[in-house]
Amino acid sequence: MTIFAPVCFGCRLGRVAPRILYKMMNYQPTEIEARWQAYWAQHKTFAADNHSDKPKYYVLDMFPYPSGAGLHVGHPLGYIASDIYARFKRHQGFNVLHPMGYDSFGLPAEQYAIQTGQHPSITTQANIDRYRTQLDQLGFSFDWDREVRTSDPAYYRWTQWIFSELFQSWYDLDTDKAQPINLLIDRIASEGNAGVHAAGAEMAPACSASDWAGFSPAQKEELLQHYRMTYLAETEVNWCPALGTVLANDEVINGRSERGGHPVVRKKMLQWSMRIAAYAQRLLDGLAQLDWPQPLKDAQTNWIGRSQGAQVIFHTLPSDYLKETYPIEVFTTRPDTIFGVSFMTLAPEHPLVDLLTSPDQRGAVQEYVAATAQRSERDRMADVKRISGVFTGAYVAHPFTQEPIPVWIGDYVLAGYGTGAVMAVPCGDQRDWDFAQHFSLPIPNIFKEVDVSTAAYESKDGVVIDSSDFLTGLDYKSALKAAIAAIESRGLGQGKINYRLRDAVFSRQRYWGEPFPVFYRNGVPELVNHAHLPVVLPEVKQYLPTPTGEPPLGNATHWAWDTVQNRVVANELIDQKTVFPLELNTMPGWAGSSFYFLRYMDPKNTAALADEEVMKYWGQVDLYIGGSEHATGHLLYARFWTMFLYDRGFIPQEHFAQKLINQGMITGTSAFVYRLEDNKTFVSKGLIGDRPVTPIHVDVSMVNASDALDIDAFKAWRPEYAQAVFELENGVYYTGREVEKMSKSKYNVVSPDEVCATYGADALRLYEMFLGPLEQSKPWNTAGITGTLGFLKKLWRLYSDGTQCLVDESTPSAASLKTLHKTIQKVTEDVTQFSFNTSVSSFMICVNELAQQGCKARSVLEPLAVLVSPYAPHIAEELWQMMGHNGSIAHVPFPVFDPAMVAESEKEYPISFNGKTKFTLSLSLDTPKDEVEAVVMAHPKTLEYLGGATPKKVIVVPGKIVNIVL
RNA sequence: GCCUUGGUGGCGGAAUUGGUAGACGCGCUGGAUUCAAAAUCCAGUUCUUCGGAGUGUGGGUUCGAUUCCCACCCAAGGUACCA
Repeated sequence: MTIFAPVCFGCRLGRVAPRILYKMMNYQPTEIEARWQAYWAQHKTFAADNHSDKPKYYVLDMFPYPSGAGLHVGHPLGYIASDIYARFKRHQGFNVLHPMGYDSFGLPAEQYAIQTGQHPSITTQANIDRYRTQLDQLGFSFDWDREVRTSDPAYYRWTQWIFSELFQSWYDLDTDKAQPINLLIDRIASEGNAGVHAAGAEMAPACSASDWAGFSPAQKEELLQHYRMTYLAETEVNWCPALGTVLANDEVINGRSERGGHPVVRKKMLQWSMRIAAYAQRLLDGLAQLDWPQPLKDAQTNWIGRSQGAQVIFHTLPSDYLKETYPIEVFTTRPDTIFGVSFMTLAPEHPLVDLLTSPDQRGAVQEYVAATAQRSERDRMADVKRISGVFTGAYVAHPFTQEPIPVWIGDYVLAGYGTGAVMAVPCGDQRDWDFAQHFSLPIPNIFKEVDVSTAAYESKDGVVIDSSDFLTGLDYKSALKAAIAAIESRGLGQGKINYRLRDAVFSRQRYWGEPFPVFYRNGVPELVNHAHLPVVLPEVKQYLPTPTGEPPLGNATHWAWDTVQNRVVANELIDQKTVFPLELNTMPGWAGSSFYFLRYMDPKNTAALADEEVMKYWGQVDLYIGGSEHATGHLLYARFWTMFLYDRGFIPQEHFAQKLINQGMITGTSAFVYRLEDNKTFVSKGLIGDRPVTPIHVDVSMVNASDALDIDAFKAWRPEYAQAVFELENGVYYTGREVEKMSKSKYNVVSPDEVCATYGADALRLYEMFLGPLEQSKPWNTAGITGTLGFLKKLWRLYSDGTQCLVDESTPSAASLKTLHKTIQKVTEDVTQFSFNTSVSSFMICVNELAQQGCKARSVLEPLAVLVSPYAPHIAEELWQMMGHNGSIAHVPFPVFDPAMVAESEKEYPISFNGKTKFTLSLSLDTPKDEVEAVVMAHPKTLEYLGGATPKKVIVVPGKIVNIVL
C-alpha cells in the first residue's frame, strides 16, 4: 500500500511536480484524521450538557480494563457501533451523553507490581495513556471531560460510600425493598425482632426489646450482621492459593481461576458478603422490562436459578445412641413424589452429621467427611459420575407413613444449596437412582405403568402417581398441589422457593482495589463516617500477602483509623487508644464497575454521587454496548446496586440500562506453514499430500490476501528459518489458514495502530462494521479493508478532483435524488435497527451510482456527507468544510427521507387467478396511479397449478381484488 | 446432559409479510492504462457432464420455502451433581 514510491525506474525529473499535486489532490486519511481529532478536542465538539432543552440520549460502552497489551482490532468493535449511534443521535438533535473511562483496579497491574516492585498506579497510568492514544486515533466522539477511573480516590470515595450505605441497610420483605438499618434498630428496640421479615435473616436468634436493651455494642452488632446488606460471615469461599485470594463464583471457571487458570479450592474464611440473594426475585422479574438479548437474559435466569417446591421436615427416630428426636429439613421440587422416598442424603458438611452418626458408623463417616473436605472443587467436578457415600446409622420417620428411612451422607448433595439435605426418591431422580443402585437401596415405584428398573423417570409429563395414599391417581400438577397442601396443613413444612443465586463474597486479599471504609473497635466493625471518605490506599513495601498470611495491606506498618482526628493512619506511630485497625481486605473488581454509569452523569460532584436533578435528566442508559461475558458478573451486580440505590431513594431509576447489545467477538485468522520432518523444508499447503508435517503459526503480517507467504520476511523472522528450504506451488508458498481467538501466541493479532496508519480510521471503522452483523462473531482479515478504503476514495472523488471542489449549485437529476433518498431510507432504517453492516453496502452502491450519474449537485452531496458522517466522521468533516461550511458537521440535522424523491412509489394491487387464489401484486411506478394496466406474469409452477398461460394484460386497482382469467 | 445462537459460493456476508437466492466487499480471471510496478478504470466470477442441480441432512405444509412445521447432524458460546 505504498502510494508514493520515492524512487522509480525511468523516473524523470519532470514527473516530480505532478506527484506533489497528486499528493494534494487525493484522499489523505492520516492527515485529515489527525487534524479533525485535534479540532474536536479543542472545540469540545462532543461535550454533553447537563442542562439542556434538547431530548437526552445516553449511549454507554462497557469501560475497559487498561491492560498492558493495548488494543487489538477486535476491541473497538463495540465502541465503533456505539459511536455511530451516538453521532447519529446528535444529528437527530439529541443531547447525547457518550462517556468513556477505565476500570483501572485489577489483578494484572498488581501482579506486575509484585514482580517489579513498581507501584500499580504507575503501570495503570502508562496503560491508560496508551489506551487513550489508541482510542483517540479511531475518532470516537467521547466527552472526555467526564472520564472516570475506578482507581482514582475521588471516584472510589463513592464506591466506599455505597458500601457504607449497604452496611447501613437491611432488606425488608414486607415492603420488598432495602430500608435504613435505623428503622430496624428502632423496631427491635421497641418490639424485638419476632415480627421482622428480613431477607437472609433466617438464622438470626430471637431478640426481645428487653434483650436488645441489655446488649453490649458487640452483641448488638452481632445481631445486626444477620440483617445488613453487606455483612461479615464465615463462608465457604473459592480460595485460589496461587493468587492468594478468594474468588467469586463467576470468577471461577471449571474449578480454576478465570485469570491465570490456577486451581481453586474450598475454604472457610471470615469475609464480607453482599446480600444480593435478597434481590433474586426482583432481578428475575426485572428482566421482562429490559430490552436485552435473550441469551443474556437466559444466562441471568439460569444463574439466579429459581426453583419452586417445598421444604419438608423429617424427624429422626430415637435409638440407643440417639435418645432425642431431631428435625431435618429438606428441600424438594417434587413433593408429589414424597411417597417414593426410600432414603435421605445429607451433604458431608451438614451440621447434624456428627450428631446423627451411630457409634458403629462413626469411623466410616469421619473418614468420608475428611476425604470430601480434602478434595478440591475441581476434583469433585472431575469425577461427577463417581458415586460415593456412607450410611450414618440413623433413621428418620417418613412424615406421612412414619416408615423408618435410613439417613446417608453423600457428596452429590451440596451443603450450600437448599438445606443441604435431600429426600431421595430413586424412581424420580436419576442421581438418587444411581445412589440407590450403587448401595443396593430399595427403588420403590410410585408411577403408574412406568418402568424404573433401568433408570429413573424424571419427566413430569404423562405421569400418574401410584401407591401414594391420597396422591394415588393424580397427575403431576394436582399431586404437587395436594402434596404441598397436606404438608402445610399437617405442619410438616411449607411450599418454598429456592434460588441458586448465593450472596456474593466481597472481600479480596489484594492490594490494588478499593479499601473498605471499615475499622474494628474491639473486633466490632464500624464505618468510617461519610464525611471523611475516601479511605485512601496506603503505601506498602511489597504487594504480596504478609508472611503471616494477611492480605497485602497488612504490609503497611500501620493501617488504621484515628477516631479522634478522623483520618487514616498509615506507616506512622499511633496512639493505641483512639486508633483502630482498618479492614485489610480490598473490594473485588466488580465494585467500581457497578455504578460508573451514574458517576459519568456528574463526574466532578464532590457533594454527592451525582446531582439529583442531573440524574433525573439523564435517567437510564438508553443504549449499552458490551460483551456477553459479563452476563453473570458485572451485569448482575450492576443491576443489584442500582436496585439498592433506588430502594434507598438515592437514584431515580430501578434499572440502569434499558437496551443492551452484545457485540460479537472479532476473531483472528491465523496462518500456518508446514514443516517436513527434516526440520528445514517447508511445503506449500497444496503439496503436502500424505506427508507428515508440523504446522507452525506464522505472523499474519507476512501473508497476503491470497494466502501467499512473504518468503524473505519469513526467513528474516527467526534465525532458525534463515536457511529454510521451500517447496512452492507455481513459485508461491501458500499458507494454511484457521480462525482462532486473537492472541499474541498465535501471531494473529492485528493492531488498530498499523491499520489506522495505513488505511485510516474511517476505513477501519467502516470495515469493522462491514464485516458482518454486530452481534455475531466474525474473523478479521486485513486484506478486505481495501474495499472500504476504495469506497472512501470514490466518495472523495465525488467531491474533489484534487485541485478544487467539484460541488456546484446544479439541479440534481431525478436519478441522483432517487439514489440519495434510497440511501437515506436504508441507512436510517439500518442505524435504528443496529444493522450497520448493510448500510456500508448502501453507501457503496450510492457512491457508485452518483459517480456514474456524474452528480455534482450540492443538494445531493451535502446530505450524503451528513449521512456518512457517523460512520466515517473525519472524511465527512473534511468534505463539509470543502463545501464551504465553517465548523463541525457533528450537529447538522440528519437528512430526512422523502418518499416522493424516490421516483418509484410502491402500491399493492390484489389480484386472483381464475378466482382461485389471492395474490398481491406490488407495482413500482414512476408516478402512482389508481388504475394501472399491467402485464401480469406468473411463476411457471403457479401456472401449472392454475392451468393457464401468461402474460395477460389487465387493469389493476389498489384495494380491490381483480380476477384474472387465464 | 441442559440452555442459547448459528449452518447460504473460494472467503466475510445480503435477501420485506413465503415470491427471479448469492446484494455489497474480499479473493480470483481477463482487459484498459504504464517502459514497469503501484494506483485507477472496465468486464467476468455458485456448481455443472450445459440436461440441470443448489441455502447442513431427511421429511412435511404450499402453486411457490434460505424463510413456516417435524426429526436429525454439525459448530460456537454459556452452564452443570441445584434436589
